[in-house]
Amino acid sequence: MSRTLKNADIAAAFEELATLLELDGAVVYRVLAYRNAAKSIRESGVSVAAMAAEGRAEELAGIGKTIAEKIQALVETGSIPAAEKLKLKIPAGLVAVTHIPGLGPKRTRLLHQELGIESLEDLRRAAEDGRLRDVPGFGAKAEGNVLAALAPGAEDAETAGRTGSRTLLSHALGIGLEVVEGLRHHEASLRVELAGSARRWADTCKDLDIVAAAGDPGALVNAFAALPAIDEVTSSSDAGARAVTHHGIPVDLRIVPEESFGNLLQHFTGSGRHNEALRTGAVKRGLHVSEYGVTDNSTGATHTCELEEEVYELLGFAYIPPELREGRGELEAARDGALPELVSLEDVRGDLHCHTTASDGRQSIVEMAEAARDRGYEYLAVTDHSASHGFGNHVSPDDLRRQLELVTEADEAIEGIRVLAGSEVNILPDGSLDYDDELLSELSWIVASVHTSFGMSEREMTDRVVTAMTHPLVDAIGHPTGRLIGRREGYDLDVDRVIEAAAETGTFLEINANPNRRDLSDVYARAAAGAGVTIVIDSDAHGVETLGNMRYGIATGRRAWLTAADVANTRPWAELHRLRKRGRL
DNA sequence: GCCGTTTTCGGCCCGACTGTTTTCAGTCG
Repeated sequence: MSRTLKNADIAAAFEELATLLELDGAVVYRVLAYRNAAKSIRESGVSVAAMAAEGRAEELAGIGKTIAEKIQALVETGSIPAAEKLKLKIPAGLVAVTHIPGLGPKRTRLLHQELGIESLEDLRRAAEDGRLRDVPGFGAKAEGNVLAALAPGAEDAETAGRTGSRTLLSHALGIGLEVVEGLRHHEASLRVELAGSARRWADTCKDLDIVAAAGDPGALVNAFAALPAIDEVTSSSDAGARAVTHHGIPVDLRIVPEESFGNLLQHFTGSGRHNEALRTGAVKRGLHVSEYGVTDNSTGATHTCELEEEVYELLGFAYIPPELREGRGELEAARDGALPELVSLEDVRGDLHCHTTASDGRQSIVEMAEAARDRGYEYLAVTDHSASHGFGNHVSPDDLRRQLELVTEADEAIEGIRVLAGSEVNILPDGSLDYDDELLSELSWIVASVHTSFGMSEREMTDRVVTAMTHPLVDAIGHPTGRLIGRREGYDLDVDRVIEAAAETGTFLEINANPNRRDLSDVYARAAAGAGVTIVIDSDAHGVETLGNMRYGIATGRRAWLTAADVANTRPWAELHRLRKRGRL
């Protein structure tokens, strides 16, 4: 194949195979095994195609001999024979039917058998004709639901539940915390916390999970329904409520007695994979874990936990920070006392990527430097775009020389922070930079990034980035994959090779903290740090307020299991300098 | 189909909710 299959491509193929098997009536645990494998593949920080080529795919959790062979077939031939065979048997349109709310694989299969339904169109006609209610287990309500889901204007069932329905964390977090604050102010509330993927600082959230303990649950549910952010409550009881915000984000509120609040918080922080693994381990030891407590099967006694920490302690684990709870080996590490001391916002001593009015930023050097100092930073690198930025506001070589003087003036004028003259230099298609070396050598910090010619082949793009890394003055690669979360995949890049080259050349790789980017991602950053690459976490701020985006970068670093030692800008500038390639010369 | 602080065979997380049911399977998170 001309193009190496990405982990996402391989994962999608196994997701599809799982659904086909499901519709074929396969044993649920087989289906589950394929779904599990798909998740493992998607979350791998190294190329699974490359692992398969080396016969090492079975090293991934949830991948055994059979699935490893299927990966190999997929990589070599472009398809999985078992999936091709099933596609001849299962109508292609049936997969879309399983996306209708309330219609899972079992019920879809039944409709196929009883009414010969093969597509959404068949389903709509059957519902309109009143034939659906003839099928055992289906009634008037089911017919109504189908028609509502397929009505013009309703969300396309084909796309429902996919990436489009996820909300960027920075957006979700604001709304979630507003709801939490609203509930905390209510007299009935004893404890209220934001849980779910937002608490784990995931890139995006499908919904918001809010957990509470309350003296009068009914009163708190009423208060929840009356919050300004809440548009419509779809169901409610004393155990909680489900609603949708005006932004269209689903919100789940769950309420338990205060003595079980720790169990509830643990349960709804998830992730699903983390909880499954936690409970599977507990079952083997005769314990039963739920959001209400931990029950000892031999005595029937249930231990409730007011604090989340107690849940982990009770099960024999060190406390696991929410960012790590993704089922990526954190339970084993917590059991063995091998959890990393995660990097935190307080560890950050400086920001090495920001923009000013010299390019496309909104504030001056002085304003940015003062704001950085007020955040407690020891240094700030001013890294405006370079000569060929192409979106206007580029900085010509002469402009950069003037900028150098302005930075020096600012550095002298402002007490309490070191201002560094830098640049975010474009990596041209051939891997060269768009300032000459003489001018570059006058800069204190250089981050090199790709901003143009995204359509290059994987080979060309990887060569381009690797070439830039061999430049002795390039300190870091900015937003290395070029992804925009939910909007744009990164360009075709062999990240394994980039990581290898970064380790070899001593080039840092950036976690760009812009919440739309978070690039490197958590899985790639973990792989990079594991390969000995030094990570730099930068805000890429275009104004004083976005300096605060650093927290999203730190969150990505934490999700990547990074310690302060893995991150360059947790060090004083002099120490950081000795770590980079030009400091090693 | 995967996996092993009990296992190489026989298990595989948990509870709420829904709609359809006279006791529960399927779906969902």
